[in-house]
Amino acid sequence: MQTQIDPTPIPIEDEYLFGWNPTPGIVSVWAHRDGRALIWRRVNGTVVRSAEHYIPWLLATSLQDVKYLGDALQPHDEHASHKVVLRYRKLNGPASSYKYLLYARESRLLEKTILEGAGHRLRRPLNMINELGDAYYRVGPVEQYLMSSGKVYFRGMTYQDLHRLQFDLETTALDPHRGRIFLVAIRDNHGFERVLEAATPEEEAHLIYELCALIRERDPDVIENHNLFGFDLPFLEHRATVHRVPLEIGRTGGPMVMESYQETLAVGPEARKRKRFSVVGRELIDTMDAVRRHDFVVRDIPSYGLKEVAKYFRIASPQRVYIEGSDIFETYQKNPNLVRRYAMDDVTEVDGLSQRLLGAPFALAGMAPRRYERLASAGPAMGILEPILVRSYLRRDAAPPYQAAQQSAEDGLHEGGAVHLFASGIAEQVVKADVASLYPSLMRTFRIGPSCDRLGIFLNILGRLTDLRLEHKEMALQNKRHSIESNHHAATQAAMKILINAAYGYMGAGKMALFADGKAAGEVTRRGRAILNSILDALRQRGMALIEADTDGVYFAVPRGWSAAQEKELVNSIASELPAGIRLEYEGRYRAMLSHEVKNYALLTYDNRLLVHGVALRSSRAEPFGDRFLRKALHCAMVGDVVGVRNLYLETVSDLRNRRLPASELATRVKLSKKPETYMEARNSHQEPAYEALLGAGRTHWEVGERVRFYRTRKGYVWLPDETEEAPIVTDWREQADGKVAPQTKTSLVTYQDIANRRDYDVEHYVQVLRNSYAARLSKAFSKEAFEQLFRAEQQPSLFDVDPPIESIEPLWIRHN
DNA sequence: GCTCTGTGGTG
DNA sequence: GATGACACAGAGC
Repeated sequence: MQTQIDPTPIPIEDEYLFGWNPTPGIVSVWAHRDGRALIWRRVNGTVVRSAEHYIPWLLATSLQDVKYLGDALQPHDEHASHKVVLRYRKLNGPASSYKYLLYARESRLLEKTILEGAGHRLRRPLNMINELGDAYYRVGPVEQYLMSSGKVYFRGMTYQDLHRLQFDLETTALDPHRGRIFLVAIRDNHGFERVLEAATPEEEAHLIYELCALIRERDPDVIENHNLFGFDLPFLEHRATVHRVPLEIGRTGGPMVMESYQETLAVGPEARKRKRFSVVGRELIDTMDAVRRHDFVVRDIPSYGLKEVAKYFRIASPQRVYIEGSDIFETYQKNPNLVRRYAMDDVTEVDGLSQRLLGAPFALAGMAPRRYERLASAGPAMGILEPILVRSYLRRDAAPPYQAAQQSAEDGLHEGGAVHLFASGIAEQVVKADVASLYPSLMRTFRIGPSCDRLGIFLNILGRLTDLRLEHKEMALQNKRHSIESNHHAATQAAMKILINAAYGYMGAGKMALFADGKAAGEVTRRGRAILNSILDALRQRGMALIEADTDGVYFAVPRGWSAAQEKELVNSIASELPAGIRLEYEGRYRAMLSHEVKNYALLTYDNRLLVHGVALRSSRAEPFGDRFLRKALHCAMVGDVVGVRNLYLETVSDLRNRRLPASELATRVKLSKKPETYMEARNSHQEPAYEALLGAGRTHWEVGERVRFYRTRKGYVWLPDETEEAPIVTDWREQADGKVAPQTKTSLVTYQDIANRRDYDVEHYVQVLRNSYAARLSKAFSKEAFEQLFRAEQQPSLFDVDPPIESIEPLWIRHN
C-alpha cells in the first residue's frame, strides 16, 4: 500500500517548481525519438505500463533554416494537412531569444529538415544539430516528454514505495581483461537475498545469465550499487560480451538490452568521460554519485569508498565482514562462506546508503523534468535548475533568452569569494562560524537575478524554494524521527537546498547557460566579500585569533577555557550586526587545528577524531606506512605531544632500517597510460618505474588503465600483483634422469602474498620518503630549527650539542595577542 | 616554471 | 541519450 503524502493538487504558483500534470506514481519513462513514450507507473503496489505519444520538439532562434519548406511549414493551429512536415509555435519574447518552438511527428525528421536548410544556407553538408552551435536548443526525448506534459516522476510516492534492488560483483581482478566474476550478491528492499556463484571460469556465463533472469523476475524499479557505473556495469558488460550473453535486464515491453553511450560527467570531481548505461523501464543508481554530491557540501568524507562511507554514516554493522580487495578471491577459495557474507554486507550497506542519501534526488525527480537516474548524478545548475526554468518559460508560452547575442554573460568576468589565511601553526579551542547559504541569501535579499529573465521566474523559484525548504525542515523536526513523514520532509528540504545552492553557480556558468548573467554573479560575490569582511572585523575587535576564512565561513581561536555557550554567544552577537536576511551560524568547535595552507588543515574534534582537509596534508603517493605515520604524527602535534612526534618518527625509521615492515606497506600504485609498444619505444631514453616493475616480472603485455603496485629495491622496481592468478597448478614437463619426459605438477611459485611480505626494499630511499613527503607536511607546525631537530634521520646528538632537549620544544602556537 | 592531463572508485 | 559544482599532483614542455 502506498503512502500518500500531500494528495492536494499543485497550486498555480508551484507549477514552475513541480510541473502541473498530477499523474501519480511514475517510476520510469522511456521515450523514443519517433514520438513513442513508455511510462511505468506504480499503482497500489503493482507496476503498470502505458504506451503514449508525445510530439518531438526543439527551440529555434529563427525560422531561416526551415523557411524553404514553404507550405510544409505551418503555425501550430493552421491547416490540418498531411503535407505539413514541420509546425511551429511563436513564443513571446524579444528579438534575441528562442522564439520558435519547432515540432514534427518525429525527432529525426525535425532535425533532418533543419540540417538540410542550414546546409543550403551555409553551403556545406551538416550532420548534427550541434554543428549549428546554440542557434537551437534541444533536450533529450524523455525531457521533451516531461517538459511538454508537465509530468514528473514519483508524484504522491514516498521513497519507501520504490522497489530497489542492489547487486554487487565479486571478481578475481579489477580489470575484466585480467579477471572474471566469481560471485554476485543480490538483495532488494522487499526482503529478497541471494548469492550466485561461479566456482570455475566455465560457470561465469551461466552466472551472468542467472543474474539477468533474477533481475527480470524481481522486477525492481531501481538498480543500485556503489560505483555501479565505474565498475560493476562495465565489468559485467565486458564479461557478457566475452561469453556472448545478452544483458537483458530491462523491463519487458522495451528493448531489454542494456544500452551504453559516452557521456562526460563534469559534476565536480567527476569531470571526465565515463560510460553511461541505461536500461528500459528501470533507473540505475550509483550511490557514489550521491556520496560525492553530499561531500560537495560538507567536504568531510575521508574517502568515497563504500566501507569508509558506511562507517562515516554509521550504517556499518558491527558484524560486518572486511576483506582486503586483493585477498577476496583467495579467501573465497579457502572460506567461501566468509566471502558470501562479505558480499551480502556490501549490498546491505549500499541499501543503507541509498536510504540515507537518495531521498534528495528522489525529491528532485518530483520537481525537475528529467529521469530520476539522471537527477541523481546531474549537475544541479545546468542539469536540474535549467530544465526547470525552461519548462516554466514554455508553460508561459515565453521564449527563453538567447545568450550568444547578448554580451552580459561574458563581460561579467568577476572575482570570486574571498580566501584568507591569517595564521599557520597549531591553534587550540577553534570555532567555525559561517553564513548559511550566503550567496542565495544575498540574491534573494537584494533581488539579484539574471537580467535576461524577463518573467522573474529565477528569483520567484529561489524565493519559493527558500520558503518551502524552511517549512519542510520544520515538518521534518515535528514528525517522529526516522518516520516516513520525517524522512520525506528531510529529503525534500535537502533537495531544495541543492537547488538553492545551485542558483548562484548557474548565473555565473558562462554563456552556455541560457539564463546566465556574469554581472549579476559578480555583484553577488562583491556583496559576499563585504559581508565576510564585516564578520572578520567584528571578530578582530573582540580579540579573537583569526586562522582562515573562505567565502562564507571563518575558523578562529577563542581564549582558552571558553565554554561552548560563550562561543555561541559571541557568534550570535556578531550575527545580530549583519544585514537582515543574512544569517551567521555557529557551526562547530574543535579541540585543535593545524593550519597548513589555505584550505589545507587538520582538525581534532573534542571526541578525538582527526579530520584532514586539503590534499597538502594527505599523502599523494599513498605508501601505506607513510599515511599511517602522518595521521599519528598530526594527532600528536595537535595535542602538543612533541616527544610523541619524535618517538613516532624514530620508530618508523627503525622499522624501516630493521625491515620490520612488509613490502606491501611501502608500495605505491600508479595507473598505466602507455601501451606496451609505446613504452618500449621510449624506454631507452626515459624509463618509468611502473613499467620497469612489470617488465622485471616478465610481463610484456598490459592494458592502458591497469593499476600497478610496486616498490623499490636497490636493484630496481618490483611488481606487487594485486590479484591471485587463477588455476595455480602448472604442469611442468621435465626430463627425468632416465631420459623419459614426465609431467610434474606443482603449485605456482609465488602468490602475491609472498611478494607482499618481502623485505628487500631500498631502506634509505624510504627513509627519505618518510622525511621528505610525510614529515614535511608537519613543517608548518614547528619552527625551522625545531623541525630539523625533530626529523633528523639519526638519533645522534648534533655536533655541537647546542640543541635544546626535545621535551622543551613547543609547536608553533596560534595564540591571541 | 608553466600548462595540460589525470584523479577520485571498484575486486 | 552530454556537461557546464573541485582541487590538486605529476607529466610534459
